[in-house]
Amino acid sequence: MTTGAMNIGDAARASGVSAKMIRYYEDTALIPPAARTAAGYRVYSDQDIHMLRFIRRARDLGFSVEGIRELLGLWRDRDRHSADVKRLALAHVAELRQKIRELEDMASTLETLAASCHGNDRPDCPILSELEAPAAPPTTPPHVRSGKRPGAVLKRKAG
Amino acid sequence: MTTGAMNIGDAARASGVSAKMIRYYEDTALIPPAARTAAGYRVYSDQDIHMLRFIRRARDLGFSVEGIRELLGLWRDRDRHSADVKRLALAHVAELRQKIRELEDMASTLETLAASCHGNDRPDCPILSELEAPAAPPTTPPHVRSGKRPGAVLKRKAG
DNA sequence: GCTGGGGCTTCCCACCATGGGAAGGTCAAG
DNA sequence: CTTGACCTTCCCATGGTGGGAAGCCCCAGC
Repeated sequence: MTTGAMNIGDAARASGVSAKMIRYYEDTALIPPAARTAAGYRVYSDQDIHMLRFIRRARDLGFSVEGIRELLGLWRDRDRHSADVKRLALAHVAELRQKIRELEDMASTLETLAASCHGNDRPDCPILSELEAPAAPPTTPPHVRSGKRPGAVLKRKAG
Repeated sequence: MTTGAMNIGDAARASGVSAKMIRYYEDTALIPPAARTAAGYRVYSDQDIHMLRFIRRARDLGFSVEGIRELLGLWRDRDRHSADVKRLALAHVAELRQKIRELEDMASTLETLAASCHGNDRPDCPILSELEAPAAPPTTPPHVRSGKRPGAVLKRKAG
């Protein structure tokens, strides 16, 4: 069996979290310092792998490292209230939905513009025209135009 | 009129791009070096503001700086083919839709889990259980589980 | 025993787009 | 001339992640 003490490389393979990131999580105290061999090698138990997998899953669900810090706190707390977990999860869902709305707005705007672009070898293109000077949306005469920017949430790398 | 030569602060206000970012765009050659006064102050013309606004809108549509570099190239090219602009735009739409799909998957998974969490003062919580040991989706017995990570696109800050 | 290759350690660098802030020069109004 | 708002450059931080160098460790094969 692949059971018991492993080096960081094995832990990475077993958990789906890269060795680099495991060290980073340790540095930033997301996870406790790993045990070490006499030579200084990090050693991971099955329990540790369990925790790393937890982290990996939470990342896959788009939680930030700070979010995971809170999740881990609740995970470890046997006296937690599931209400707290639920609140955390739903707050994250709200963030995700917000971001989705923003991206959807961008995509549909751009799609509309692209649909009206001939896409031939002539230079005239409503996409560029719109970027140059946005058409006032028909329902919203240029009145008290809000100057807001999208608002950050999330970017994830492939692994 | 607010027409003619402006300092970087005015240009920032007029374009919606912060002074910091204008300098950054210049450093990275996204825009040509601004003219300077004898004292070294950057000076911006209405043309420059026009370009900065173009950049700002492209950012608002989620284009990366590299994407904008391409857009600007086409914008300046009087012999461009609108097909190239359209291709760029649709490629970006595809990226956006891809990201939306990923976020939507996360959100709906999390929402489902949250719905089955009592959200009371007891500790048991299916959200944590799922993070601990993901339930095999009923339609997909644990066979050749793909080990993919989300895949990066986009993060935007509020301004 | 010695050697080679793969693994581990730490440390620094890069990405992307953005903001913060320090140290110092400039300009216009009072 | 002073004051305060503005400008300049330069460095640092963010969040996660990867790349890579320099140096140590461990095991298998000879």
